[in-house]
Amino acid sequence: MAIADNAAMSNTSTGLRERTRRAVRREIAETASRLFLERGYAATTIDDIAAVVGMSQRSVFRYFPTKEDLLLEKFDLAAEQLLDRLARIPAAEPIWSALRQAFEVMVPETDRPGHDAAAEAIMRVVFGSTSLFAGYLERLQRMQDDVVALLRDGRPGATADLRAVVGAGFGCLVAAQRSWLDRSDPCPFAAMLDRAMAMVAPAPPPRQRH
Amino acid sequence: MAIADNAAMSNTSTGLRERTRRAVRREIAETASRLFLERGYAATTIDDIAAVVGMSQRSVFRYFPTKEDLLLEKFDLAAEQLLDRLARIPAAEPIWSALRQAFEVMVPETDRPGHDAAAEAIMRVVFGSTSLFAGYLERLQRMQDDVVALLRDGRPGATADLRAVVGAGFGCLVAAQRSWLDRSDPCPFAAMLDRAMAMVAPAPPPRQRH
DNA sequence: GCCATATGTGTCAGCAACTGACATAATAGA
DNA sequence: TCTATTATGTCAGTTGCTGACACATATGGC
Repeated sequence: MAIADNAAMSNTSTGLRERTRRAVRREIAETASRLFLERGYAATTIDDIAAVVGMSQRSVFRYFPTKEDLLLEKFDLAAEQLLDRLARIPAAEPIWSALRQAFEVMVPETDRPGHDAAAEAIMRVVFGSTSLFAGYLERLQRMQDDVVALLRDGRPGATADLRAVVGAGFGCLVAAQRSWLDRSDPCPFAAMLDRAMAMVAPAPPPRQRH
Repeated sequence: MAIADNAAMSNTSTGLRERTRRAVRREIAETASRLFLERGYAATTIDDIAAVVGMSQRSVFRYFPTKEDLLLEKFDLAAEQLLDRLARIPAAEPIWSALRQAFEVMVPETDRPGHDAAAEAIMRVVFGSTSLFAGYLERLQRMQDDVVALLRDGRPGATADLRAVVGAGFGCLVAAQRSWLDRSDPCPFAAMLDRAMAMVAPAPPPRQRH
């Protein structure tokens, strides 16, 4: 049956259908981002996006479950990378610095020499819209669950404690992101994140029996 | 003009109109909470609520801007109390313990002997619905702005640093709330919050020049 | 090349959260 | 009592989102 075939090839890049589907998906997301940047999130309607892409509104919803997902799925990719990175960090590493390293993937392009302005602009759209920001925070929360699940085996301590530390770390992340967007003079995001996280858990962590 | 009069009496409890308005408002909120508990948030429609209260859907929206506000405005009251409490804490107090004390108002009734089951049930509704939870997190974020603004004068340090510490504190708060809702054996929320916050910032805080 | 099946798409109808506009009733204040 | 404000209902409309149906296209086995 084709079902088995599909399941088997869904991860691989093979399968013409998958490829075109992915391409259409990307085109929708990119058009949406562009329109959101140009006209603002609330002022852009799904019908607008559909019209530009050249398909019906219904089809847009077949690719993306909600309007928010059109933008926020970008962060799902970051979430995967974050977990990937975290998984490679040895368990001996203190949690706080492990988190700091993992957060490196969260704002990948903004500090690089090229300084991808689009990434920052999208961040401003997300942080500027109440509903988008709410959705972003909720995604961060779900991300924390994955992080906790990953850190749980390999490290000692109760889940509740782990959750608290991870929650505090993500709190610092969001604080740093907001402070960075509010910055007056040019300042790399990594520095803001360092400062934020150093503020909370200073160098010698007393928890951590190795 | 009546405009000035209204502005003058809006705070006081005088004014029959204000009083009835407040009463209607409360009735709507209570009916909404009840229906959300009974049928679930998503399954309850504004028309349902309006029908039970005995008014038109349009009028419900005249009292509450969004469906979310019907539930989440409860936390606005908590936010006020939190700021109130925080304002009374002397500036000499370390930020972390000041936050811990202020958080005391966040889950007021659940730990008391009476154990207001409604409060916990509402919490479960909020934490159980994706959109409600997102809105809750966004409100917590705005609450943090107020907390930072309050702590800024009276304490040394840059706003960004303050924001990080406060963000970490609220991160612990949410983590404790989630852990508490997940609890298997009976456990007071205050204890969970203590543990969560102790986990992140241990007893002797190295920042804090007094 | 042909056929059965799976898949993508458009269209349409409908629901629910909102919003603005208008008419009307109730009411506070002079 | 009269007037200006306010509360409410009704109605129409927008937007996000969903299910159902029909149709076209493409895929894979023969």
